[in-house]
Amino acid sequence: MDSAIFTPAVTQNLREVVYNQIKEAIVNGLIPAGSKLSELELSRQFSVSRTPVREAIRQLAETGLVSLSSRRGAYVILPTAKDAEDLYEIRYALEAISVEHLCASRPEDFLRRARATFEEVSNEWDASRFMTLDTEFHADLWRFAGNNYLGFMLGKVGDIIQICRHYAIGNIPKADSSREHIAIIDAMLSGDAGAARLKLKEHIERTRDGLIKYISAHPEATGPTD
Amino acid sequence: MDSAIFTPAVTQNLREVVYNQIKEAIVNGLIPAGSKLSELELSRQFSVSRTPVREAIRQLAETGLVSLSSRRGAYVILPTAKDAEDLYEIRYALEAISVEHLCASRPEDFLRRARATFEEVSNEWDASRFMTLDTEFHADLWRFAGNNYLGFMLGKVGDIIQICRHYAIGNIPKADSSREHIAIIDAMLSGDAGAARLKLKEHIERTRDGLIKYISAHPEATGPTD
DNA sequence: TCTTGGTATAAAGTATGCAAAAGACGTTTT
DNA sequence: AAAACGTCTTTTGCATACTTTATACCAAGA
Repeated sequence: MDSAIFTPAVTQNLREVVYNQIKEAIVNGLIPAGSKLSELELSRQFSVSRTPVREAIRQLAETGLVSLSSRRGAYVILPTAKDAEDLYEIRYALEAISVEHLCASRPEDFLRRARATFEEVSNEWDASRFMTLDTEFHADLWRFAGNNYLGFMLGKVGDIIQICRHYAIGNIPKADSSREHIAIIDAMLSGDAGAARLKLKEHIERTRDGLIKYISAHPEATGPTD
Repeated sequence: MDSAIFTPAVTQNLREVVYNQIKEAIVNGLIPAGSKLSELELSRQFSVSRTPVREAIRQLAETGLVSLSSRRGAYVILPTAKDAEDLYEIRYALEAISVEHLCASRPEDFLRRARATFEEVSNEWDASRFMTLDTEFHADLWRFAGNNYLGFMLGKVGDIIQICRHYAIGNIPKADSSREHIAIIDAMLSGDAGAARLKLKEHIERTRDGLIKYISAHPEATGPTD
């Protein structure tokens, strides 16, 4: 029998489905920061029992997206400006690892392709498309870096940042962002780790500052901290 | 009424108790890497129903300590040498953040106290006491650094590293470790961020190499990766 | 009017039952 | 004897019933 016809048959269980959907909803702002996640309400919406919903919520709590309050329920976190600052600091440290690896390995095909994409898109002003590309680029960075845990860690940081970030849609000057991405890519292409780190730092700090300015201008109270 | 007499009254639920106990058991090697976590077996041992056990296991999966295999159960991960390498790389990047903060803020009281402790303990050869001090020192680093998410992140990395690490008890030359800690502290006391980073890097790399050498010498198969 | 105590209600925490899937093992067939 | 098949057992996934707790509401007293 040919061994390459079929891929392994996998079936998602309800917990996974519920987890992914709730997470997407939180990260995309459909469920606003600070709001309560009611087990009963959610289980009704998903047409499942409370069990998979509970498990999904516990899982979300472990990622940091949700804070549990004993016997009172689960709430989507409401990050402060300080949180954003701390998260971006960590994100820079982690992405710097990727960048350094890529300066050493220099996967030309990927780098040139990414560069072309950002050249092309710098004229475009579709915010959501730009955000997708931006997210993909940063994800590709760790994929090519070869550290199996970078994605795991950056995912956790990124999810929380994303909660704030979608507020800031439209605040991000996309052309700048493209130029910054290209600068990072060029530094990696020339193998100059120092320059690449610096460009990355500038890029992340600018993104951070834009976001923090936005959060500070919208002073919503801190969420229930258990 | 004075507002500073009492701290908030908290009551642990079964899930938390079970989670903490299982996690301790895994991290300390009482439950060996690669072994299966049976819901029924554990719920009998804890004298609770399967529900809190299930939730605890899901939580452990999210930390990365346990890998879930649909309909087949949960297994303690079995980290490879590559995993350890990747984790230590991340750990260095994160601890470097702490060290840099401490070089700027220089909390003399804490630093001098820690220095004295390691001076004193460098003659001592109680492995478990030394490991406790080491863990505490690294935890204090992020506590004083002021980044609220550093602890969260380092905790996840540290737990997984710890699974391998307790193997290596006795392999760690404690006097060296003390000397390295003191070197890091001295660099922070003098506010020399560059030197502190370097000393930290040396320390983490040496710890890493010792561990990797150990793992490589004990080639156990990789755990079920789902 | 403010405080205190009691009660009701809604929601989370826990236990348990049932269905379905995976793996073990024995039987049959070639 | 080896392979394939069917059955049985074990364990997970999910649903649901039951228990406990938090809190909102209301009434009574100071």
